Amino acid sequence: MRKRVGPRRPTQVEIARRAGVSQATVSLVLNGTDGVPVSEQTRQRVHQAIEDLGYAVNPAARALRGMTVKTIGLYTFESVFPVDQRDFYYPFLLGVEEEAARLGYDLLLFTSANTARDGVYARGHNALLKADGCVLLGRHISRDDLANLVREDFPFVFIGRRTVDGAELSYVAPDYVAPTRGLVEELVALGHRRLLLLRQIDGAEPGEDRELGSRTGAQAAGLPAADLLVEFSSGAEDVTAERVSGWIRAGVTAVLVEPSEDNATGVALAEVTRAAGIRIPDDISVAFLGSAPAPTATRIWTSFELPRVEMGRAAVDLLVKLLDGVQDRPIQLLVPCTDVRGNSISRAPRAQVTPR
Amino acid sequence: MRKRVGPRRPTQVEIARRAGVSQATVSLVLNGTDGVPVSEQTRQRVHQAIEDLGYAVNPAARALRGMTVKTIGLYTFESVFPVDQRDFYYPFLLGVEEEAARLGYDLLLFTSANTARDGVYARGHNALLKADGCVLLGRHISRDDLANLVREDFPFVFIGRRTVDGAELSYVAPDYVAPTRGLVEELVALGHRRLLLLRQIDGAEPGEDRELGSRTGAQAAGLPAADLLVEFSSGAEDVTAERVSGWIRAGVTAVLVEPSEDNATGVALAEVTRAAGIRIPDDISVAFLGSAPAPTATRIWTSFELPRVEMGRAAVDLLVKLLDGVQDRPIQLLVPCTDVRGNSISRAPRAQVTPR
DNA sequence: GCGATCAACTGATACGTATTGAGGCGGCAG
DNA sequence: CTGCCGCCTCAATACGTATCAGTTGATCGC
Repeated sequence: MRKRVGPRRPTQVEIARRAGVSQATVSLVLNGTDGVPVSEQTRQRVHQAIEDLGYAVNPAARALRGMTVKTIGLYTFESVFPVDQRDFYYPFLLGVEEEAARLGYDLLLFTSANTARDGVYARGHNALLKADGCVLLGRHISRDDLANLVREDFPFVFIGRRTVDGAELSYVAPDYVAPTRGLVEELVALGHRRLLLLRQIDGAEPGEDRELGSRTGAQAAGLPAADLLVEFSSGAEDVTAERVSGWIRAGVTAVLVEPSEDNATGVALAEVTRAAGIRIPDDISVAFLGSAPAPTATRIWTSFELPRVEMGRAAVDLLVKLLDGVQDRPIQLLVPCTDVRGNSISRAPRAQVTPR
Repeated sequence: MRKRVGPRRPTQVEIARRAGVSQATVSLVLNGTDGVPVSEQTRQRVHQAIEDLGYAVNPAARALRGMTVKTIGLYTFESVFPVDQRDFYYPFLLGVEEEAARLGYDLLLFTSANTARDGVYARGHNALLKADGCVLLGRHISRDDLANLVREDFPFVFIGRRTVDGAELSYVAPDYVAPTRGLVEELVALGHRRLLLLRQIDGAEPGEDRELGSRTGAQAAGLPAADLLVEFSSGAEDVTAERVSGWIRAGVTAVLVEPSEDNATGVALAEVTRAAGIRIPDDISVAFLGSAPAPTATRIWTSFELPRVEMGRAAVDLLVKLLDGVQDRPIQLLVPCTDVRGNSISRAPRAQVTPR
């Protein structure tokens, strides 16, 4: 927070002096005059003075007057750059960046506060205020932070679905419910009679959506609610061969996995089954309710992809609409996912005794 | 540039009112008091009021007072995100981002103006002013823009080497001279007697450095200046089979290629020689004076890599030193490259008639 | 000929903060 | 009682801009 030194930059006052007009007139020439007329001659003189002195508008002063500064903040609740998550987040960034550029906005990355320990309100102040509005991204967002932002009436758009009690917020989220439902119906049609949904432990809305989709699908397909098991995973370490074997012994023939950013659960599952000689999909079908681990020569995971670049673009579009007042209330956008037809699910193995 | 609406955020004045003190005291409590004493009790009350009202400092007002806002700008003269250049620029970004985060700075990407048509001074104002200082990146930078920035005394660090007449600027650049020189000496030692340097057409400093290194190396190795040919390439389209054959007929046995960001020249060269049945390195040795195209199963290009992540970090470090006044004059940093020992150069083919 | 309209401009003000010289107050030496 | 000092707090000001309510002349209608 040191003070800048060095030769000061010319201000509108100096332009005015040189052009023989008032500072107000300079401002009028620079911005739309909004009805106030300025003669062509004056306009010329002002522009000449600007040229001569190399004037550049001071964004801080502008912002202080309450104007927007054409800057969109991008706040990621997890670090964007670690390599393991790079491929997950990069497409979002790409979309955000492209659309921001297209609309003439600069992009402010909040890198100084994006660790878990700090929040939006780190250091006692809302770092986001440096931008006109903000795109928020990340699974481990603090619900308190979101609520505060809503309360402060700070314009933002969340990428992903998130709800906060008593507050309406804008988001762009993938529709997980519909494709999950479809997948469950398909599995039941393939003869599966006992399914397992493996959720992430964080209890966030995307997980709820998957569960909702699963239940709806089960109901539509006539599968008893008791035959849709739900378990939780906190990452790679608690997916063990014993656990998977337990599922199979319990009559589970298909597993629906909710992916995490690094897809540790999915990778672990693939590893564990391979090591234990459990064949996919012969012994057990596996599908990812979202992004799957990278395909290999022999394995394409059945899953669905979210249109991440487009989501980034849509988030920026929405945010700019909020900033411009074109959209005056929070709004939620659901975008469809695309199915990935893989080879990790198949007809259920020969009928087994389903323990009651 | 619309005006923000909605409920206003609390200001220091309101904090002061609630705490029963003056606005000045609030400011003193928030920032270092610089010798001015504030009683512990007052401090408590102010903090309580801040807590109660959810106060957040207004960055614009701060900036207007001439304070820094802990924001580093990143201006790329080419678009960063096209996939073909992604791998080239990404490591720089990585380094810049990491170091900025470490030092508590946010990162402002100037996406709105980074097309060739606009410059730093697009729209009549210096967009960079939104940040405390700036890291500049890209080959096709406008020298005028740089000169203007120096004249304005705007703090910036260029990644890459760039000189401007009569102005000293800070940069972090790879040392191309030394490894180029080494490579030329090595080639001569391998029996090559006529070398070709294929420069990018832009005539930028990195190209000059490569030529300087080549000439120095040739001289040191005792190669006549006339046997170091220099040609220019503007990209992929002017690297043709005829041209390469011409080189060989002219007695050239080794080509030193100055890479571009997308390495179009290099890719074209590989393609053209393959199609024409010209073997590398048997018929002609090829080395890249910088980053080479991606290695394949059979081909590792002899080249040298610049430590791009570290350069990004170093640029931010340097910039912050300039901002903090630790470093008060422009300074230039040269960083060493690392050799990549590939299989694209070898002993010169059997002696040929070298036409005079 | 006189109020009314209009074009062209300006003075004044507010935005929210950091800084500084000055002021209030209690105590203490002379 | 006077003068002084140390401790704490405050009023005032500047930063550069956008905006709005005037203030000029000049033109116009009747």
